[in-house]
Order: sequence, then C-alpha cells, then structure tokens
Amino acid sequence: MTTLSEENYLKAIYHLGKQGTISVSTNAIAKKVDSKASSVTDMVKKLAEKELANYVRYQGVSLTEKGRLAAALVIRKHRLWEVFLVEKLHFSWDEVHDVAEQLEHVKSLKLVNELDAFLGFPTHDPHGDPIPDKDGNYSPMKSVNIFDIETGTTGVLSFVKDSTDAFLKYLNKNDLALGDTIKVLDYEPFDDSLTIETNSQKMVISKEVAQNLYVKQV
Amino acid sequence: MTTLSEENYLKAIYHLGKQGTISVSTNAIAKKVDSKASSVTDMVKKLAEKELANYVRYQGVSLTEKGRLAAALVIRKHRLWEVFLVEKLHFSWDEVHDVAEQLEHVKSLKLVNELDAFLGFPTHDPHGDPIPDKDGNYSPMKSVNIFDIETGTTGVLSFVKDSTDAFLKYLNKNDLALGDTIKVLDYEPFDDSLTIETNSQKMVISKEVAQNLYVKQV
DNA sequence: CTTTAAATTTAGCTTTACCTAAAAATATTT
DNA sequence: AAATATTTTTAGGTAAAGCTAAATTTAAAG
Repeated sequence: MTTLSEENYLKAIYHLGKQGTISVSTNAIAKKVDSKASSVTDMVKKLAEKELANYVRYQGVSLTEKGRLAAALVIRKHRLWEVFLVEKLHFSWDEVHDVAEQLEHVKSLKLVNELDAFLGFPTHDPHGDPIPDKDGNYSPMKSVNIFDIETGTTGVLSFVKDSTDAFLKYLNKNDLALGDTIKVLDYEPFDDSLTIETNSQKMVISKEVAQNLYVKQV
Repeated sequence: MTTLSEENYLKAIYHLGKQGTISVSTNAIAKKVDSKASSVTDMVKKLAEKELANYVRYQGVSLTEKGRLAAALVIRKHRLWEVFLVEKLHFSWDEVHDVAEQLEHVKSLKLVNELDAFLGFPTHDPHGDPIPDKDGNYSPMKSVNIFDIETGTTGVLSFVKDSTDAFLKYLNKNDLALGDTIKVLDYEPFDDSLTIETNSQKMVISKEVAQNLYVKQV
C-alpha cells in the first residue's frame, strides 16, 4: 500500500500544514524529513499519482482526504506505541521517539486496534499530544477547569467563569488571553496555587484565579 | 547495523543449517527467502564482507559467531512479539506470523529486553518454539517423559528408562534411537497410547513404551 | 518594471536489493 | 571417464529513494 518513505512524507505534510489541509512548500518538507528539495519533488509526484496528495508544480502540496487518513493512521500508531512504551515497558518519555518512529510503520489494522484497547483507549500520548481515532479524528475537546488537568500537561485557555471587569483586567495585566496555550508546571497544596507557563512567561496563579480558568485539551 | 534484508537472510541461514553452524546451499536460501539464486549470491557476499557469514564460492554458506548472534536476536524478537500478540492482544497463533515478521526488525535493545520482562521471560512462543536469550542461547533442556509434552510439540529422544535387552530390541526394530526428533501427534485416552511421528515414520506406541521414553524440549 | 535572489524542478548519477540470461563449476549418469 | 544435468556465479539491467548541479519559475528589491 504505502512504503515507509511515503508514510514519512505524509506525516511531514500533515504536521506542517494543519493536518495536511493547507499547502506546504517543498523546502519545508525537505527540512522536516531531512532530505533535499529535489527528492521531495520526486516523492510528492508519486504521492499525487497515488491520489494521496494534491500537487501543482511550484505551488506546494496538501493532502487529499485519502492522504490525510493515511497520515493520521501513522500518527495514531506512533502515539499509541509511545503510550505502550512508557506505560508498560518503563521507557521515559524522552526515550520513546526513535522506537515509535519504527513501530509506526508496522502494518496490521488488527494490531493497532487491539493495542488501543489493551492500553485502555488513551486519548493522549506521553507528550500530551492527542491520539487520532481509527477514522483520523480527535476526540472532541471539552473545557475543564485548570485544576482538573494533570500537572505537566497543556491546555488551551477557552473560557473564563468570572467575567467581571476586575478579573478581565487581571488577565490583561498578566498577559493572559483566550486561545493561549497554558502548561501546568506545579501545584502547591498549601494554598492551592498553580505554577503555569504560557508562551510568554512562567507565573504563579492563586486558587481564586485558577478556579476561573477553563482550558481545552486534546 | 544490519538491514531488513540482511536480517532475513541471516534468519534463513540460521534455520536451514542448525543455527548457522553447517553450510547451506544458495538454492536452499533462495527458496527460503523467496528470491533467486543470483540474488542470494550477492547478499551472501555482503554478509561475508560484514563478517556475518563464512562463504566460499560454490561451497555454501554458514554463519560466523557474530552472524549467529545477530540471527538469534532477530528470532528472539520474532518469538517474543508472537507471545505478546497472542497473550496480550488476542491474536490467534496462526495470525501472528506476518505481524511478528515486521516487528522483529525494530531496533532497540531496551525494547526487546523490556518486552521480555513484561511477558514474564517466556521460554517458548505460541507455536512451541524456544525463545533465545539475549546471548542467543536457549534455556537448558531438561528431559521429560513423553507423556508430559503437549500434543503437537516436538522433543528429542534423550533417555530411556528401561534398558533391558527386550526394550532396546523393540526400539531397534521400530527404528527409534537416541537423538531422534519425535513429534506427538495424538493421545488416546482409552488405552493411554500415543501416536508419534519421527523422521522416518508415523507410529502408535503403547502406554508401556511411552512410560520409558524421555525427550528434551527447547 | 526590470533585475536579482530564492525556491523549485529537471536531468542525470548512486546505492540497495532485486531480476534474467549466459557462463562457469560441480554432480550425476551412463 | 566422458557426457549430461544441475547448481552457482557473473554480467548486465531495473525500480525505489536518495543525491548534485544546472535550468526554470516565482518572489523580492531596486
């Protein structure tokens, strides 16, 4: 069906362009898969031949529906194997990538789906990245209070409970806005404060603030 | 280190010639890996280059110590993955081969050894074939009465309890000798007789005979 | 709106792992 | 032991996936 190389290109295009929906450049792909632009051109023609990619000379590449599904399946496998390695085989999260990079190319629908079940249908890999389901979709995000996500994981600020002027001013002053990615670094039981990290800063927020912040994961 | 193709040739030589110790023919290898004799010649030269095989033109190939170890590692991985697939992922024993054939080439020492531990250090795969340890050795064989091995499995005749002249004559007459490979095909509860198969024949042995035959497995 | 710079593609070459067909070596028959 | 058959090797070729260097197209600058 698809070769190992093809799968790596599909993954690259998927990751570079919003799940393959937007067009990405030959050079960007070359950098991602660590090859040269000319090699990318060749491969991309092949992917177009197979109806996995949309390609117009000099205009970049995106994925077809078929290509997007194929890419999502590879990523699904990669992330499921990462969960397996960390949870069952005592790998640390920074050791898993190279091995998962090999395992993701093993072909067997039954294998992926049984592995998924064996692991209890995880929704995220050890890096916090979401795991696509068998149709390439991600489980719908739901907002949860920032207290309810695990330390070390990341969410996108999607809702604030308190919408008083005072609270919105606080957010502004502290450079927090809807859509920001927030990582919870630490929880302090003494006063229920949280240490969080955003794109711009690391900061401590009080219980009162945290109770009003809702994030989406997945 | 070794490519996927090289590993498949190493496996073939290992299996065809008593763990690679005896010389096997180009043609035999070609049949095993499903390629042509000329392709085998090429590959075998490459293996010799890498000091994985001993090769003399027109005289066949065997494995070096290094090659034997490499082959045993691939086989170890294959069989461990088979155990995993059957015991953890609900594969039936006849579904596992193709998938294990892919998984056996994943490179990571840590992966193999952690998988081994996760599975509880199994000594045999679901087909009853022994699993080499990390040094390529098999767990030492112990003699068991032929009644105590599973139907469908194979053992090497290693000991006879009764050494009277009458019994030895019986063995002789029936072309049974120490070192013979014996497969137990069926057990008949009515009279405790066994149907067995040797290199030369298929035969039924009585309870009295079976009680005196001891075989080594693994 | 030309000219220059950057990105992309084409053309032609390399390596790996195959293949076919012909040549050489070894085995088998008579 | 010569003749034939079989096996193995060599020679030369193919497809996949990469590369370099030159040519082409698009983008950016003056």
